[in-house]
Amino acid sequence: MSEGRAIPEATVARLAVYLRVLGGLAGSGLGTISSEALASAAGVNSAKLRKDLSYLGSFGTRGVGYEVEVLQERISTALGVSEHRAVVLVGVGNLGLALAGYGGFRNRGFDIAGLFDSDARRIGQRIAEVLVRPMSDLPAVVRRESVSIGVIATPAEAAQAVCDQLVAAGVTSVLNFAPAVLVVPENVDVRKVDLAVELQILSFHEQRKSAGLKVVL
Amino acid sequence: MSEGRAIPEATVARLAVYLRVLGGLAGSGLGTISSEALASAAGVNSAKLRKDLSYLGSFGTRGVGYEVEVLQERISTALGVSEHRAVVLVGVGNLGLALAGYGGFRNRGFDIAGLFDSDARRIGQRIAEVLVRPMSDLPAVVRRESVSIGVIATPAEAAQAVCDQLVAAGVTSVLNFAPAVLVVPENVDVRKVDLAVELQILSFHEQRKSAGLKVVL
DNA sequence: TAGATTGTTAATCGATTAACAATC
DNA sequence: TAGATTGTTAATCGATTAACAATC
Repeated sequence: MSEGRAIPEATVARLAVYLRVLGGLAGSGLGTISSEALASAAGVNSAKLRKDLSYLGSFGTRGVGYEVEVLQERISTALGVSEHRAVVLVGVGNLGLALAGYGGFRNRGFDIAGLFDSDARRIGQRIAEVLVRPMSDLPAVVRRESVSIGVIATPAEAAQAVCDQLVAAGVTSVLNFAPAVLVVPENVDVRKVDLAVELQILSFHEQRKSAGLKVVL
Repeated sequence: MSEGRAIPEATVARLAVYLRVLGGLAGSGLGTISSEALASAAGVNSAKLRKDLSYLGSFGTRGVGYEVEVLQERISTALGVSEHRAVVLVGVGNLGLALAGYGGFRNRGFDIAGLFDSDARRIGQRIAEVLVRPMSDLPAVVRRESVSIGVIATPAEAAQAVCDQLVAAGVTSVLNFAPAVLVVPENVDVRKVDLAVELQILSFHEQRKSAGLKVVL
């Protein structure tokens, strides 16, 4: 392969957003869209959008814009949405249910190959047509479905043990929603999403904003 | 006030993590901790940790480390965890339930002043002792409890309308978990967390990793 | 040709990191 | 004094933005 130089992570995140916005436009019969229009729909400025797209090559038409279909195709390919990617999800509490039910996952090339929980009452249930299995089934499912991504949606206490089992089973990327810092071998990627931390960041800005207002008054 | 210069957003996010790690250490009877030890527990390098803490002043002891209690105090104050901050949460589906039940929220200075949903069957229920109310109660609750932060955990279709109602009620910061780009007045802050995008970013790295391996083999 | 919009360059900004003097 | 560790500097890296030449 001759292309595919490093795409910045911030760009990858935005590409996913552009793709969704384009999806929303799908029914509109719009054949072409300018960087200005797409950027404002995605909530970024047009320079950033063009810079982001430039990592995928140059396939717009000056004076006109981008063909919506070509744009979708390019972004999908770059993100690997076209390739069917199997994930396992461990922890079928409220958050796990929210994730499993999240329609978006399937549309984006993710396939939930298995749901796992340690609670015997959950095991055997079907959620969005996927069976909830005991953790003992994990290695077999990971092997059979060539799963490389695991999602952890357990309580904090269980997270490290679950992570160890995922890694032992052969998973090489972990998305961690539990409020715990995970230790993994260096060939394994962990991405952490902490709902409380997100709220804290927002709150911090809010605090500065109201402090700022006080000064102005 | 004489201090409080700009703390980078990336630093704010990490400070929240340090605070949690310190909380986990609480029972251990450890009086003091070095930047090296805390950094490795938090999964960052020690230079970054010290740089982060330096925004809060200099209160460590060279050759020794930081007093755990002082450290907690400083970080809490900087993040505003000490001040009691009221939030409203709209959308009591699986994700909303997960957020409402998330013990972490209360511990970090957030108080759920109200849960809101449009589904009549949900209204009147209590979740973690908080009553689920109809959207028509929103303005009164926001006013009465001086709420400045709203959390949206509705389906994408409802998100913009809910956001408009939050803003109209007086909310000035919005944490958006719905997979939709929200339009707000410029005095309002929006922070977006997209669970599918997080997975996509991870998947992208995974893709490069396996591509890289192929090249090596 | 005139108008519009891309693709890219260069300037700027912010965040990370290594290194080390200060100091307990 | 010797050893350890902080706090800060300066170098580096990466991401954002404005501006504009290229070109439809």
